[in-house]
Amino acid sequence: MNVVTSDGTVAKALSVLDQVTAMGRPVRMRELLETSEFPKPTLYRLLQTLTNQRMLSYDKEQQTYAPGIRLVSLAHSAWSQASLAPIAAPHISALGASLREAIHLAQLDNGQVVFVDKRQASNRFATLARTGQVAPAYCTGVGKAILAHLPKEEQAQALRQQAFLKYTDATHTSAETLLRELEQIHSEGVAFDREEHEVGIISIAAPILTNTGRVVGAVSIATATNRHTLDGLNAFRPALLDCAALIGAEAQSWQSPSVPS
Amino acid sequence: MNVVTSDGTVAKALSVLDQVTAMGRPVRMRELLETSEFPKPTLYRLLQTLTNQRMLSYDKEQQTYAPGIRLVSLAHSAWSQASLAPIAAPHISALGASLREAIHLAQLDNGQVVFVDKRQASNRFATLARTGQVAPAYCTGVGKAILAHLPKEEQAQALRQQAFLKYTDATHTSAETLLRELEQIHSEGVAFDREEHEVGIISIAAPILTNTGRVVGAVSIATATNRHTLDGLNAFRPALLDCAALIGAEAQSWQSPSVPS
DNA sequence: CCTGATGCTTCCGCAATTCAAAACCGTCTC
DNA sequence: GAGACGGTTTTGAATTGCGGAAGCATCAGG
Repeated sequence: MNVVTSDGTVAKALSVLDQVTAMGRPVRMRELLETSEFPKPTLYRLLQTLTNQRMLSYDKEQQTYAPGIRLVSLAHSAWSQASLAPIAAPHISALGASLREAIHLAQLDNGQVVFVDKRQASNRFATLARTGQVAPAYCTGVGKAILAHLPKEEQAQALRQQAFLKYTDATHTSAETLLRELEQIHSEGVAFDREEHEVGIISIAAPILTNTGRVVGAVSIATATNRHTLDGLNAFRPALLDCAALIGAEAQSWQSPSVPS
Repeated sequence: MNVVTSDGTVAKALSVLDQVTAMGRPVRMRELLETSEFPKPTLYRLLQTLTNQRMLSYDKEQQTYAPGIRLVSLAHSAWSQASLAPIAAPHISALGASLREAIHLAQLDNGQVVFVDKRQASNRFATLARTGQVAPAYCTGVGKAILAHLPKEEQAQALRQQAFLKYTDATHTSAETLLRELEQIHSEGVAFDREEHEVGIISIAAPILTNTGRVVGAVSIATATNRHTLDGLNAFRPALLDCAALIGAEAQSWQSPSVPS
């Protein structure tokens, strides 16, 4: 998915970084080589460079590469500056506390949804979303809420980035059916996740809009089917919209996604 | 090859990235140019590249650059793979719950301490708000605990990276006095922060050692002088050492700091 | 032991990318 | 409307990154 359009060495290095982090475990060069588009010496050199820069850490014993801690400290500034999280924190805390349900805050990045904060009501199901996790936009409540309120052009671009993998029976598998739902979401103002990403998990999501009408993220209330029905989630709608509006009002000027043409 | 040898475009790009994140707010190119070592067109091109790669986000209105959300998602993998946090989580949770004090988990990166997890007495969950922060090693409990147990060579290298800024009256201001304390810490097994970084904040810290004797991080119990005295912290020593030992036992193989010689 | 297989590392000539001076353009100020 | 200021583009030179091929380690089986 990483379109390595001639953006130079930096792009290549970052693509390797992506590849390593995507593996989800320490990896040897051999494994990377199999899926890499780069020839061996090039890959080797890039790994060297990234390791020198501490973006990767290298285990001398196992000869494996893993993401480096430097990323963790970089993310701290990113999180506190580039994300809605600091602004939204008090509001989603309040919402979570009053409803006793899980609240998620997400933003769009390269067609994917990035969860930038979350509140758990109980620790019963722990494996929902964790800060920094990414998920597809086309089959999550927050994703659809954002997509539905994107300007035409950006929306088209984002739709092109969707993979439309079928996670469950309810997952959208084409841009056409998704687009139809997005229109409905746009007019209604909220989006539902009807077990489209994971069986048993549903959510109601609202977009976060600035006063200029730009969508900068989304909030959702997520729960399990054995706790609530979709109709039941509807009861949360006013509180959710309220919360989203409060956040939007505070998120005055926000970066435009700066899509390179 | 030398250690500080800058390798290539990637290094330059990352240095710009660092500079932007370090500013702590959206910045214009002009501001970066003032402190940058790069001439204008070069800086411009690097910013372009980083923005294309979504490591930076660009606000068209204000013409400002800020860290990009991509960093947040990258950090997620880094945190869950490269850090001790996932392994240590249950143990520091238990420690925090039983003592009702703040627990910090930290690792060393480039001579600095990176907090990879924290537990407040009140809050259960880790968010990026509190993780990812960096602090100097020479004037924090966790930092000194780690430094004291580093192999000779790495220790020397780390000491060379310390700035020895005087934060409080108790701050070490030279490698000599620090080294003396490190020896003591090494034999005693715990380190104290005697208001060396911030007035009113003290802590007791223990290194996390693998079964091979390598130090991979540190845990600390931090508190305020109006809650406890340094002697009072001593009461926590057994529990702290216990916790550190448990974590160390589980942290089997860990990456060596991969210093390119 | 030797030998072949596997995978990491280094060499080195060629070519592409990066570099930065200078010029250009858009906007804001007086 | 002129001047200043900051951002963007152009361009020739040369640094750098590139990657085929060869060189090492390490390990397994003979």
